[in-house]
Order: sequence, then structure tokens, then C-alpha cells
Amino acid sequence: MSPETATGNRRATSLSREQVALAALEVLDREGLEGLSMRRLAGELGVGTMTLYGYFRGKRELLDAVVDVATEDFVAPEPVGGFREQLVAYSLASFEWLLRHPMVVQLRGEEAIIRPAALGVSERVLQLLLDAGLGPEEAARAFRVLFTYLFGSALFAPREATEDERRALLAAHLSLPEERFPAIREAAPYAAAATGGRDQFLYGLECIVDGIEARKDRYSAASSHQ
Amino acid sequence: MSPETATGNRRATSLSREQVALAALEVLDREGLEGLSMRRLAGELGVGTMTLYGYFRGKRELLDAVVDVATEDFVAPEPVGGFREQLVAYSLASFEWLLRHPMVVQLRGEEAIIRPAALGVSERVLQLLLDAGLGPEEAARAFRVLFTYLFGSALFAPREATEDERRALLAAHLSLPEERFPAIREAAPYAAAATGGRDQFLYGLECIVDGIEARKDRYSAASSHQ
DNA sequence: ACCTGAACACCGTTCAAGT
DNA sequence: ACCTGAACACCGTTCAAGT
Repeated sequence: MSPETATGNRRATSLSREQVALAALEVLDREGLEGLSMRRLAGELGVGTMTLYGYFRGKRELLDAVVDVATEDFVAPEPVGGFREQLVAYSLASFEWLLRHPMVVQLRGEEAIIRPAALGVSERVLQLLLDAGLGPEEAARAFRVLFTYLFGSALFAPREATEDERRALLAAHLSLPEERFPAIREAAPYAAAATGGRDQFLYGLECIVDGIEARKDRYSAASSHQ
Repeated sequence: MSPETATGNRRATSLSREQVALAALEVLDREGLEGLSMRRLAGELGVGTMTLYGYFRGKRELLDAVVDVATEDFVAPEPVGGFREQLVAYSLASFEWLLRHPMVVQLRGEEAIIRPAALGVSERVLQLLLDAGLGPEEAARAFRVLFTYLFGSALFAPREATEDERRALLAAHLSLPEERFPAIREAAPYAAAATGGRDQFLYGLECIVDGIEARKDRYSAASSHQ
């Protein structure tokens, strides 16, 4: 709360880029993208606003560094199991990581940020696809589909609805005229559970992996079972 | 450009909510979310900034109205063909609509906006899933997967890379050390084509529909061929 | 009633001045 | 060198005053 707690270095004669980025990440995780301003962060660190411009060219460069710092706490799963198990495990670990740092998703949406720190995971997943028998073109496309679904889920379907949201959604759906919206009304009791969260993410992920596997089998002449 | 062109009504004694929303949409389509400020929009309409607050409680309410207005130019495809063809046609039409109004995607990311205007499409897709034999719970989940992939694609993979971006991406990938990143290097020539656009969207969509169909067949006792 | 300028509490960043 | 206050050109919105 007070300037000292942020870094324990209130004199600020020797901040590092990493210290600044870590403090920014803390604010972002706590209060979201809107909560972070240069003025605010400087205050938190106990330095003048313009001091930050000695470490970073501007806010964008700072945010890039924050994404790098955030990437470091990605927890890679053990590489055990077959093609399918590993693909699911890596995707789920990525999903959970993005939920811990929602601003990475928002930043990726505003403008493409490709940070080298995440390359390790990309390499692993791409290798899985190639090993499974997909050609490099097919593998590149499949990889990108997984990436798009992952980020889409993290942004548009991060969590299950709260009890209040469930009630509101159900009420909204059931208030629709029966003749025009029979399908929405029929699915209404299940809509809330499908809005997001781990189970919903896994459901879609399994669909996509099914599709990838079907394609894989189509490409390797003989379709092997499992 | 000049105040008159926006609505042809520079005296502004009788603007309507819709006129204001349309003018806002025009600015958004032209210059993106960052380009729209209340002050700017008021200037474009030839009225004082605070006049807008007579039509909308605040910026958020204005943006909700803009999404409604934008929804009106969604072009629904003809409902011809089977389950698969129609699902693909509706998804593709939605993708193309979102690309025409990128701010809908950005707004949907910042906070959940569920606008009634889009309910017609939802009803149609949900009905397709139910007709195909999915139970209501399964249909709700499948629908949400399609929704998430659609919005994810519109935000994270809207278009193919430009020639410059292709070159930059290829160079970046090929500069990686061969021992640590063999898979990325192998897929590098195809990475650019997979970054986004219509073909990539369709590739992933087919994967997902494959997965949904597989589930459908699993639920209806006998798996029918096509 | 309807419209709006001034003011408030914010932004990111430039620039010139402090030590 | 390193740091920073004042200033500039912006925001969204409140409030009181104009007609």
C-alpha cells in the first residue's frame, strides 16, 4: 500500500527494469489494465512519474516487459502420455496461466505481441503435432487453431457464471417468445454452465483435437486406431 | 469531415439516438476504438460535448447502442444444405460481419455485451445443433465453443499476414537456434499463412465441426455415415 | 425543456530545469 | 548522469448556468 512495500527500496536510486515491471504486474493482476497508469505506478514505487521513462521508452515498452515477466510463472506440465493427453495438458496449463494474468490476453488483443519467452511452449506443441504425423503446413494451421481457441477462451469464456449471473441469464432466455426462440429456450437451463471455465474449455478443446486427429488419420494413408 | 456531412443536420435541434449511434459507428469503423471520444463525436455532429449526454447516460450506453446499430448489417446466409454446410455458412457470415466491425469484438472483450439484436443468429445455430441430434446440454456447449472460436478468430486471427509481416515472421523463426526449436523452424514456411484470415478460420471451423459431429454420433446410439 | 461552457479529476508524454 | 516538476494536449463526466 505505502510506497515502501512495493519494492522495499523507497530511495529509488537504483531500480531495475525488472523491478518496475514486477510492480506493474502486481498492479495489473490486482486491478486490471485500467488500473495501471504511469503516474499510479510511479507513486507505488515512491518515485516521480518521469523517472519511469528512464527505464522504458513509454507505456507500451513497459507492458511488453510485463508480459515477459508474467510469462515466467507458466507451469509446464510433465511431458507424459500420448499425443492427445499432452496436447490437452499443455493447452490446459496455458489456459490456467492466462487466467492468472488476464492482461496478457487483453494486450494480445489490442495489438499483436509475440514475446520470445513463450516460444518454448510453442515449440513443444508444434513438435507434438509433427510427431503425430501432420505435415508442417497442417501442423502450422492446427497450432494456430489451438492458439486462437486458447486466447478466445481466456478472453470470452474465462470462468463459469456466478449464481447471480446464472439466474439473470436463465431469466433473460426464458423471457423470449416461445415461437421465435424455441431452441434458445430449450437450451436455456444449460447455457449458464457453458459460458466458460475449465470444463467448457476442455469440451471445446476435445472437439478441436478430435478434428485434428481426423485430419491426421486422413493424411497418413492408413488410419491407425488410437 | 465538416460537421454537416455527418448527418446533414448541423443545427442539431433534433438528433436521434440512432443518428448519434450511426455517427459513432462511422468513426469507429474508420479509426477504431481509440479514435472515438465524446468530445470528438460531438464535434463531428456539430454539437456541444455535453449534448450527447442528453441522448445517452454515458459512453458505455452509447457503445451499447453502436453495437445494436452495427448488428443490423449482418448478412444471414440462405438456410440451404445440411447440418454441416449451414453451420459453416452461419459461422463464416458471422466472421465476415465481425471483420467489418472490429470494435464489436473489442467491446465484447472488455466486458460481456449480450445484445438482443444477435439473438436471431444464435437461435438458428442452436436449432441446427438440436436438429442434428445433440441434446440441449451438448448443444449449449457446442454453441459456446463455436462462439468462442468465432470471437477469438476475429480478434486474434482476423486476416492473413501482409507481405512485410510474412517476411518478418519467417526471418524471426529462422533466426532461432536449430537445436532448441526444430519444430518451429520446420513449420516456419507455413506459419504466415496460418496467422489468420478466411482460410485459416475455415480450417479450424472444420476441425470443431468434426468434433461436434463425432460427439453427435456418439450420443445417438447408431453412428450413421454422413 | 433543451443545450452547453467551465471545471474537476484524470491520462501519456515532452521539455527544461533541478541536483 | 540521473531524476523530476511543470506544462501540453488530451480524456469522461458533474454541475451550474445559459436560452
